[in-house]
Amino acid sequence: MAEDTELRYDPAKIEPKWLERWAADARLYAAEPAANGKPKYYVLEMLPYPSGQLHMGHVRNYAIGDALARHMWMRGYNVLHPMGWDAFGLPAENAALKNNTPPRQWTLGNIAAMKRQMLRLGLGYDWATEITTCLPDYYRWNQWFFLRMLERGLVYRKQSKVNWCPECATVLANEQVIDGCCWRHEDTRVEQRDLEQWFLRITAYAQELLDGLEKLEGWPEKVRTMQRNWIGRSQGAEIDFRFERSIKDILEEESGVAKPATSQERPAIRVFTTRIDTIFGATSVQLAPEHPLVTELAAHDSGLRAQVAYLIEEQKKARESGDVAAIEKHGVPTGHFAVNPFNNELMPIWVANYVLMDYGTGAIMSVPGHDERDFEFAKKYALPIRRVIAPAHAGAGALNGSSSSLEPEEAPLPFTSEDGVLVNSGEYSGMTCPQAQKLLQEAAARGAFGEAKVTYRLKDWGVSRQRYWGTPIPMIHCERDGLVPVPDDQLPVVLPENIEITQQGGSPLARLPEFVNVKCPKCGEPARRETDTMDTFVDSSWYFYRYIDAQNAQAPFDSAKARHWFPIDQYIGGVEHAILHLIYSRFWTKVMRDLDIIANDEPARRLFTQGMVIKDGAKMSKSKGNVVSPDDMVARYGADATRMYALFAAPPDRDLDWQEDGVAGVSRFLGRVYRLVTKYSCVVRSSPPASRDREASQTAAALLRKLHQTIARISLDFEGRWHFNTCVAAIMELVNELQAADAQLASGEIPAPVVAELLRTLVLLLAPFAPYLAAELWEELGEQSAILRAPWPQSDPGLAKEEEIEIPVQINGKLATVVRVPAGADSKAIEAAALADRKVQLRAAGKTVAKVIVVPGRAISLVVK
RNA sequence: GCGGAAGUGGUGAAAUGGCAAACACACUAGCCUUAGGAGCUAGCGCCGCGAGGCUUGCGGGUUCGAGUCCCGCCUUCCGCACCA
Repeated sequence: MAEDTELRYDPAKIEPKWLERWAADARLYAAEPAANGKPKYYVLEMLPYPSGQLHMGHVRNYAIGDALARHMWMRGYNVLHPMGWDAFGLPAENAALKNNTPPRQWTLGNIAAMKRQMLRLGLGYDWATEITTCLPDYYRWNQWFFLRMLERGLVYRKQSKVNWCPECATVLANEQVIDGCCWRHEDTRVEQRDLEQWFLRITAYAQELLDGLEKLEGWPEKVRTMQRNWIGRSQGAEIDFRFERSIKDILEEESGVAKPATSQERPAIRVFTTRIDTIFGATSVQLAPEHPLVTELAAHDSGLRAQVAYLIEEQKKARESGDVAAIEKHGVPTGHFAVNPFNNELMPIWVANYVLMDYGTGAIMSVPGHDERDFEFAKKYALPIRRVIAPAHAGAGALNGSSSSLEPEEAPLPFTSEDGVLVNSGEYSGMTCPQAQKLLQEAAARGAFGEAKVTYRLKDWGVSRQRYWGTPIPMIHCERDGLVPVPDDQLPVVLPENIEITQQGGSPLARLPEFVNVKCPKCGEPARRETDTMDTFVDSSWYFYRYIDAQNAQAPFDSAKARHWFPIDQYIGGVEHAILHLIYSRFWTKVMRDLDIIANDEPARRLFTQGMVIKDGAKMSKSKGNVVSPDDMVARYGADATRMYALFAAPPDRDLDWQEDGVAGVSRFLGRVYRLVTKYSCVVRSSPPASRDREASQTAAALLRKLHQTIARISLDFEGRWHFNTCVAAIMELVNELQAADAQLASGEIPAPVVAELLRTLVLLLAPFAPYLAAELWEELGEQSAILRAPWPQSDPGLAKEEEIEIPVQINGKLATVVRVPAGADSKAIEAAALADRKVQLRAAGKTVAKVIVVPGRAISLVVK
């Protein structure tokens, strides 16, 4: 009876024991120097924000990465598997406000707590390379990179309309605005404000960021598409429309009443279009309400001024509501005219609320016949609608002069397809759209009134934040010398510790005289420090380079080490970073390459985005009350069961519905493994490593077959398919077979060397998924060394091969029966077996077999008539 | 509107174009007992007493053979969106 209690699987005993042993072995999870000759493997999971608590999403992310890392260690790779903390950010300031705890203290406390959780989960990180982005030895390199970018013209400052979250009391990057709301405050509308801001010129790399996506074959198509959309390249042309003042102005001037303001020469209006082939159909020019020409015209026209102010207000409201597409199109005529350079036609200039100043040139030519929006606008204001494109296919007859039932001219407007032929377009009539686009662009360039032009939706990255808990921007404002960079030897600009955090009145740093007041590095006169801090996405744009050389005090890292370890072999994280972090870090990598400190163009060769962890069909959240705490799970079922369930419940790329009964199930399974192995461990320990005698028993051969099939299945999945759910299922099948053979194991019918192979391999297969139990059972089997260094098992195809297989027999496409044949049976043998089958004979009775298709080892199909 | 992914039992899911539902959860019945969040046995897509028939969102197609490939829809989720 005492024996039974010994056999009980108790993770609460096993896991703390190994946790302690692993903690004492600093080299267990450490990467080796590059010179060791082993192939390198850099596996990286996205570093967490130290909120204080791991959530299930983290557990899933890290369970995937850790399984992979452990597998690669066992495969003999030199594995780099680091972890760190994305430790700057607003929550630390909010906590400071709420609890009166300094942000640094709050953050470091959270880090300690979460690190404990990670250790308890048995995650195999090399903590010697740990990085914490809020510490000066890390963020000084943010400042260093900022200055290098400044030198290369990649940093600039400008007044601009910015997204402002009233809740955060700071600016947000475009990427941080989601449906018009703050990415951290889902219910807080983002406002538009005008502020002087620091920008990083990510647009300088727009084309390369786009082109690079083609080569990132190891990245999910979804992420590549999202980035492509975000960069938003459109190819088109910019065309100048000459300005003609209004008839009223002309009359006034001629009558000498007054010299109208618009009589002076004005620059042409430059429009951007992707459809220059429709230019003969333009019937008006539309300007954004904030277009400089509008501002100027409105200055002399109080009526216009009021209306434009209203349009601006409408646009602002629409932006803030997040549903820009839904607002009603609305506009006002200026009374002035623009001249179409291709046919010298006069068309009215309007100001419209659907034209955006920050895209293209802020001015468009309106072609109602061939654009949905222009059509809607023209209908509303009774502007002319003209057809200049006819569908290419419907109206072949019309073009060659004969009549046809489907007149191209009848295709309903607006006709927006480019699959058409130009009509009513002067000498360009009859051309296809692409032909006309090319020729019209060339003509514009020759006439010096336009050119081909590529426009991107991607905007430069605004990195200024008016908050305290971030990297200080290393710049100084001097009355005499203007903007002066902090010299390298004065880095880091350290974030002061004693500070009062408030949510009002701009940056808390600005209220700290000892921080703000400095001497200008150039002239030595009193000057002011920049008080904006950097967006936290700066921290995470390059953190994975720092892991390889985390203690380096002379440089962000050693370039030689970077050449060895980069690119990252496998990056794993949530898809929510598809356009924020993942585009910024690609940009940063390209900048670093151009600074000549790395050799790779892209940070990561392969990217894996795991699905979300949900509960009862909804994302876990405090407000829904469906949050499952990892600590609870570990306390009840152990780290192994918690991790293994996270891998077993769904393939890693899909959303995972957390069901506690499932965790209990995995825990019971681990219990079965524990009892099985401990029951026969004495057989294994006393067994000499003799060659196995596979003829000894049928059951032994069957078990070895299953074992080697399982090895093959799991090894293959680690190659890239990563369906760890089926890997775990395969191990369960193996264990089920072993349990079913308990009588044969107990009786000694299975030779000891076979038992040894079965159990040792079972434990090895379990090691990436349930590291605690694997370590415990490895020791139980008499092994001294770390299982992490044991070689991953090899599948023996000879042993894995089935002796007899079942072949489905189809008759006229329907499954009729299944026949058993020897594994190597050829087509003839399979056909004979099928035709000899009673059910087949019954069905084919009185008919002739017209055709036989045999796929050896797979299936046989008979066609009978 | 553009782009991406998905749709299979009560549930999570499995299935290189070749026996749909492996593995597990839940459930049902039974056994065991040291009464445990334990263990063991059996059952568990639908219709049918059965033989058997039907079944992977819907409709077509390719094929000896389709959950899987192609075409057209529908639904759900995700991303982008007056981007000219």
